[in-house]
Amino acid sequence: MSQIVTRIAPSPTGYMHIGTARAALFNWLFARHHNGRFLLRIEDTDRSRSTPEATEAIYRGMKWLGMDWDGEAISQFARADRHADVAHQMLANGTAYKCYATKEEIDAFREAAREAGRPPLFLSPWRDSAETPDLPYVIRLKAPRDGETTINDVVQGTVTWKNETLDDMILLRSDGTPTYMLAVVVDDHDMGITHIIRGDDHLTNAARQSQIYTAMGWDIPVFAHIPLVYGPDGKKLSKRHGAMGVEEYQAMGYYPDAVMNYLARLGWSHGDDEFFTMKQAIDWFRLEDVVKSPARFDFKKLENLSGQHIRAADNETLLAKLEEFLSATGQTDLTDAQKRLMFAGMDGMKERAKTFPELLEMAHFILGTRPFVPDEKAAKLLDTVSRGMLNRLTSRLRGVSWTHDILEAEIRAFAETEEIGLGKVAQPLRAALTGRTISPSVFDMMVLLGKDESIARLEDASV
RNA sequence: GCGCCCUUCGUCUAUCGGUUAGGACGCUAGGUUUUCAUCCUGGAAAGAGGGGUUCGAUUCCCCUAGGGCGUACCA
Repeated sequence: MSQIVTRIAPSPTGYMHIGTARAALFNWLFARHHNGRFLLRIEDTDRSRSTPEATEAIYRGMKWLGMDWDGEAISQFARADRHADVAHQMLANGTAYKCYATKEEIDAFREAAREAGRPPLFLSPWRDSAETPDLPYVIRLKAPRDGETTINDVVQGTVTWKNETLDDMILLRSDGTPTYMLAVVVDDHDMGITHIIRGDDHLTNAARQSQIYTAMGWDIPVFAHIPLVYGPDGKKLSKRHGAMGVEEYQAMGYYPDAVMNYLARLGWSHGDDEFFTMKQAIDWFRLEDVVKSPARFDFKKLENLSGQHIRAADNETLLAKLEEFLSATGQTDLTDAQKRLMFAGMDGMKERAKTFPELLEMAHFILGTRPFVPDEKAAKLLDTVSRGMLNRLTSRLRGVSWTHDILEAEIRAFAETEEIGLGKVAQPLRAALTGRTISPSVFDMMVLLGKDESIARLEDASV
C-alpha cells in the first residue's frame, strides 16, 4: 500500500476543542504508526471567525500536546477557486446541475413535505431542466435517487443509506463560494488523504461526500468515524464541565503527555495498558481497536495519569515542562538559583504532585522567601510549646554536620530526649521551615536549603 | 418525523460462543510512613429489557427502551 496520509482539519474558533485534539491524536497516531504523513488544514472558510489569533491557538494546542504535522498548514479558504472549479467540472460532466430555486421556495417545499408526513428533503425542479434563466443559482449535486450508498468504515463497519434519504446537496452557493461538503472532499482529494479519521458526528456526511468522490471519479479514502467524548454527566462537553479548550487543560496544570495518554484511552485500548508513552501508543495504535461507543470525560482519571507521568518524567524534562507551564500561565520565571534547587529536590516533590500547581505548592520551601509566614494550619503547629521545643532543637542543630543521615539521627535522638514521637518534632519543624503543613521530607529540605538558611528559618519561627 | 450510530462495575475499558466476566480511575478496609503523596494488601461494584439461534450466550440475529449524531446557501 502506498504511503498513508491523514489530516486534522479544525476550524479556527479561538481555541482548540479537546475533542478536536483527540481526533488529531488518532490521526497522528495512525499516521506515525505507519510512517505516513499527518497534515494540518485550517477550515477557515467562515471569514468572521477566522482570525490569525484563532489559527495561532490551534498551533499552540498542537505543539503543547506534542503533535507535529508535516509541511505547512493548508488554508481551506485560499483554495476556494479550486473548489469552484471542481463544481463546474461536475456541471460539465453531468453530475451536478444549476438550481434556481429560492430560499423561500425551498422552505415552502420543506414545510409542505413535513405537513404531509414526507421526508423534508428538497427535490429540486431544476434537476433535469434544460432551462437556464438569468437568475442567481446554486450548483447542486445530482445525487442518485435510486439504490443505496454504502461506506466501509474501519470503526463503524459497513454503513448503508438508501439514496432516497440523501438529497441533492449544494456544492457551490449562489455567491460562488463552496460549501463545506464540497471543500472537504476536494481538499482531502488534492492533499492525497488516504484515511479520514474524524468524529462520528460526520458519519452521515461520509455518505454524501462519497457521492462527490464518485461523481468526480476519485478514489474514496478509508473512513474511520470515532466516537465522541461527552462531559462527566453524559451531556455534550461545555464550559460547565470545567474545560473545553486544550489551553484550559494546560492552564489547569496537567502534564501534556498525560492528557494525550488519557485522550487515547477514551475509545481506544491496547489490552490492559493504561499508562503509556506516546512512543508506545504509536507503536500499538490500530484503528481496529477503536470502539464505537461514546465516552465520558473523567477528570479524576486524567489527574491520576498526570500524577503518574509527572512521577515517571526525568527531572530535567519535568523542570522544562514546569517552566513551560509557568510561562503559559503568565507566572514569573524561575531564577537560576531556584532552578538548581528545584532540580536537586525534584525527587521529593514530584511524587507528591499530580499537576503543576501541586508541584509548585510542594516547591514553596524553595520558591518562597523568608520570613515564611505560616498559613492557618501551620500557625496552629507553632504554638508556644512547639516554639520552645524548636528553640532547643535549633541550638542542638547548630553544632552538627549538615547531612541527611546526621540530621535524621540527631532529630530522632532529640525526639527521644523530649520523650515525644518524631512526628511531634517533624510537624512543627516543617511548619517553621515552610510555613505549611504539607511538604517534602523535612530532612531532605534541610539538606537542600543548607545549614544557614535552615537555622535562619527556625529562628524566624521561634520569635 | 425520517436516517444512521451506540448500550459490560459510578467512569474508561478487556472478552474475538464455554472465564470464579479481567484491568484501570474513583470509592472503601488495612499496612508502610515525619506531613502529604507514593507504595503494598484486601473489599464492594457490571453484561438495559424481551425474544430467538446454539449443547452453551456478554459475545450472533430480531424487537423494545434509553442515549447520541445527522437531516442548512454552518463547519
